[in-house]
Amino acid sequence: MYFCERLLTFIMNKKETIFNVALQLFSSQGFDNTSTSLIAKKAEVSEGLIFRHFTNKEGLLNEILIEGFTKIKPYLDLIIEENDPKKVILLTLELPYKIISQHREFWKLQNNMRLQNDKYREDFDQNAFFEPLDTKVKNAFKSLNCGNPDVEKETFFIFLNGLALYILENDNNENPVELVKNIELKFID
Amino acid sequence: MYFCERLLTFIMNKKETIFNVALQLFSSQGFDNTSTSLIAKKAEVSEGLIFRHFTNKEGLLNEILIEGFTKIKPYLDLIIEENDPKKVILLTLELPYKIISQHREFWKLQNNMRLQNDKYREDFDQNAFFEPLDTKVKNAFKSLNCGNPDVEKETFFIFLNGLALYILENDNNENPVELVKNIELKFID
DNA sequence: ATTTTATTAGTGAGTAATCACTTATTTTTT
DNA sequence: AAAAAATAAGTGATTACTCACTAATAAAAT
Repeated sequence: MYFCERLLTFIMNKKETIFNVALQLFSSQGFDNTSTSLIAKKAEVSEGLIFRHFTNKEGLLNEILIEGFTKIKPYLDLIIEENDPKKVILLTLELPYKIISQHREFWKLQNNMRLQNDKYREDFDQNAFFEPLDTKVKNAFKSLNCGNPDVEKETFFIFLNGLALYILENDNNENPVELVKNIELKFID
Repeated sequence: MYFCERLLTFIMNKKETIFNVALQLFSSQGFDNTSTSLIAKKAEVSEGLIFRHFTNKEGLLNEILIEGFTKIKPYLDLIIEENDPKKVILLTLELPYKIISQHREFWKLQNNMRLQNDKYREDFDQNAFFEPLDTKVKNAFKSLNCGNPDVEKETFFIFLNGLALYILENDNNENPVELVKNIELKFID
């Protein structure tokens, strides 16, 4: 554990160590319940260094969230570029596992912040972030001659959020292929 | 605002006032981010009274959660008693709106606790609480001659969780009948 | 190339404010 | 008068954050 942090510090710089320790702590025990002193202790740096690099606790959170969204953006772009409507639906269905299996801690953190913190919802508007995918999926359903593409799209995203929650709660990084297949059948015939 | 609390205290006793103020604060700004001094201030009681009635901050949280689950239990029992498998599915689909429209603050609180707090997950095992409904729904799908009732049930609950999240995020208490109808079609033909 | 000058990275000991919680005392109810 | 309910005034511990300072690195000047 502590050996691990020491190793991290050796190959990363201390700022990165703080960043990673904070991400781990924020996502596992919550932002409010994580003190800067604990972050410093686990990262094996002085507490003051946190504030030198990130101004304040919230600044540290913001950097973590911004990097997270930046890393996830390409997953969305890949779908936006797809032209086959059926493939758009299929790729979007695979999105939750793809994102969470590789960015679990970030996703858990942003999920908790979104549900709990009002100020966060202003700073990071998830609707705005997913809007391009939203319209892409809607148009896909339109192309597939779906009865009411708007309702179908909304239903689809409700499903997607449920699926993301399911994957988030199963700590093992297992791909729920069977479930995704079953969902698939309900949206594409 | 403060007039309201004063009115509450007049018709309720002070313990109930503390209870309600804490529920409101815990659900809107999080348990960790809510201090006992703020609860006391908003409830217009002395801070010590909180500890007299609820032992400690966690005791207050527990009473809130236990009452919440107790109030929600009858909603589940109603479905358990139902024998028509189709009706079981339909009633379960209506569950999220029924619960959240009437117990929004509690549901938001328990949702956040479940996602964030490990100790909470031990004390209040949501899986155990919903287990009777879980098997009831599984048997319903079995009765309806569904291909794989287990997968269908799991898919159904993923949907249900997504739906609950959707209703929770739309602060207006509007019944999403159109969406529920659309989901319905995907599970019953 | 070597010295001087800035800049950045990092520390450890503080700060006031706030935290959950306690104790002693007073008010209210029975 | 006794018991219960409520308050006011505390407690030590912890909080996010600042401060004065040093060590290391980079840039500029000689």
